[in-house]
Parts: sequence; structure tokens; C-alpha cells
Amino acid sequence: MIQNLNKHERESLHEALAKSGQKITPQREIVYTVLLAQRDHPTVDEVYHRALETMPGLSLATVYNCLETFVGCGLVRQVNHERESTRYCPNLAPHAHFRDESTGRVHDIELPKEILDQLTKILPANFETETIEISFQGRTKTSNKN
Amino acid sequence: MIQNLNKHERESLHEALAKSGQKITPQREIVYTVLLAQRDHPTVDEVYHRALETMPGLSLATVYNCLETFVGCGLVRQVNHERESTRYCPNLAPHAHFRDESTGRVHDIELPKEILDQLTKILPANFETETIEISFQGRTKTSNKN
DNA sequence: TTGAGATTTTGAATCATTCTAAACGGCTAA
DNA sequence: TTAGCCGTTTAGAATGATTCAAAATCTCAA
Ligand SMILES: [Mn+2]
Ligand SMILES: [Mn+2]
Ligand SMILES: [Zn+2]
Ligand SMILES: [Zn+2]
Repeated sequence: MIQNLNKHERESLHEALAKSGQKITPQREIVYTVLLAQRDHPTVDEVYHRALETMPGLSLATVYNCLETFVGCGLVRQVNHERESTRYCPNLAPHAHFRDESTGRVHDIELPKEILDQLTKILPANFETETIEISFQGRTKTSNKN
Repeated sequence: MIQNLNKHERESLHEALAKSGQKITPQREIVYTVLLAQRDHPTVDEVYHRALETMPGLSLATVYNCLETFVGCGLVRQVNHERESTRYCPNLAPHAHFRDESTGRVHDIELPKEILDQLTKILPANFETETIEISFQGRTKTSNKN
């Protein structure tokens, strides 16, 4: 059902892990594969159930561990909305998130560098930003299957 | 220790509650007073302990209830950072939040309308925004007592 | 003054996440 | 080859913010 990682994907997984002294494991490979296969910002539980189809016996704790590892080495971003379960996103380009309240789905919104620059400028001089999160909430109109 | 609400503040509390068919109660008055007295984005627990000094016997559940009520009638905003406890903010002007990772403090950042407009423009045409959240994380430099 | 409905209170329940400790696996030095 | 080391995985318990349930209390219009 789920394709394996291609050479390039496996390479970037290996490289990111190696950079922080960690190894590729079958579990990590599958979890990462699941994230790349369907970029719909799944929760831990969703990742878990998708991964189970390829690797029965995989444990939920391991999915937590893998995702935490990926976040730690910069391969994946966490996406939070209100108090809902944390979601995971393998899109490394700077982007915002739009959460559709009627479907619960989370969409990537491309973020022009120019806007990021402007945002940085509204901060007092002594505020040093490490990360900026922008999230929209609303609804998508019309019969749109996306 | 904590000043009462002034005429204007009590008025806007009453008005906001009335609009959604709810009443002023001593508990709600105190919780709102606590929020206005120290605009440092307190957690529920912090609001609770501050309010206890004025009204011993107040319950934590009531603080949850009051804050939920205020959010519901638009008097107060929730502020979330990662998976930490929800914080509350009575600043109704459009603004972003900067969270200082070294102190844990959350600062209001004034948000030019112009930037909000630009942000809305990066969305696909059929995306209707209800709210936009912008949050910075980083550190404040130098010996700054703010 | 009274009763209906709103609010408060206590304590239990929920549930995503984290923690603990034991089992596992691969790798290397002897 | 074997023994030990260390990172990883696993199952299950613990945590902690938040929500829920039910009973007590309060408010206010009639
Ligand atoms: Mn968020
Ligand atoms: Mn946030
Ligand atoms: Zn994303
Ligand atoms: Zn604020």
C-alpha cells in the first residue's frame, strides 16, 4: 500500500539522523514513510494506525519516539491547533497552516519570504526570534474536494 | 491587593455577558479583575491562585468555567504555545504573541493591520478565515527587566 | 416570596503524552 | 565466536490539564 522511501528520501533521513548521532531503524523508516505518503498532517494515532498496516506489532510508544526524534533533528515539524492532538508535517519549506473547522483538515499555506521579513520587523529590537508560527482557522467555501 | 473593576470595565463585562444571556457573578467579576490586573497571560492555575486571595473557597472548576465563558463571549482570548497549559489574554486588539523560551513569559506584539491584510491575501480564494494566530518563540537579549 | 434556570462546587473521568523498566539488536573488543 | 555496550523498542503505569457529572447554591423575574 505504502511505497518505500526512494534513494533520496532515505538519504535525507539517514543524514538528518546521523547528524545527531542516531541510526536508521525499520520503525523510523516506516514512520517517516507514512509521513511522506500522505501529507495531511496526521496525529500520532493516525501515523500509528497507518504504520501498523506495514509493520504489525509496532508500538504506539515507538511512534511517539520516532516523531520526537524527527522533530529533534529537524526532519519534521509539529503542528498544534488549540488543545487538539499534535499533528506532524514533513514539509520543511516555511509555511503556515490553515485549519478547516468544518472538516478538521489542515492545509499548508505557502509563506512568502517577504511576509516573514515584515513580521520579524514588528518585534522590539531585543527580541530574537527562533521560530514563527502562523495558523489560520476558518472554512473552505463551495464544493471543493481538496 | 487587587483593585476592583472600574465603572467602564464592569460595564463591558456586563455587556459582553448579557449579549449571550449570562449574568455577572462575584466569581466572574473576580476572575475578570485578575485578568485585567496583571496582563501576563496567566494559566488557569495562576488565575485560580490569584483569585483565591480575594475569594477563598473559589473552586478551580469555576475558574475554568468563567474563562470559558469569557472566551465564548469574546471578552478574552486563549493563547496556546506548543502543548503547554492554555493562557488567557484580555487584550482585544489584534496582536501576536512572543514567547520567551528562557523565562517562559509571553509578550503582546502589536500587529499592524497592513500585515494582517497581506496574510489574508496569501490564502486560496475559497478559504474563509475566521481567526489568525501568530506566535513567535525566541529569547530577549541583554539585561532587560521587562 | 417562590420556582425555574443558571451557576458553583466537589470529585471523578478523560485522554494525549510522558515515564519506567525490561527486552531487544547490532556492533566491537577480546 | 563471545561478551558487553549502548541505543532502541516495547508494554504498561503514571501524569496532568481539562472536562464531566451530579448535587448544592444562587439569582431574578413573576
Ligand atoms: Mn496553534
Ligand atoms: Mn501556538
Ligand atoms: Zn504543514
Ligand atoms: Zn495577548
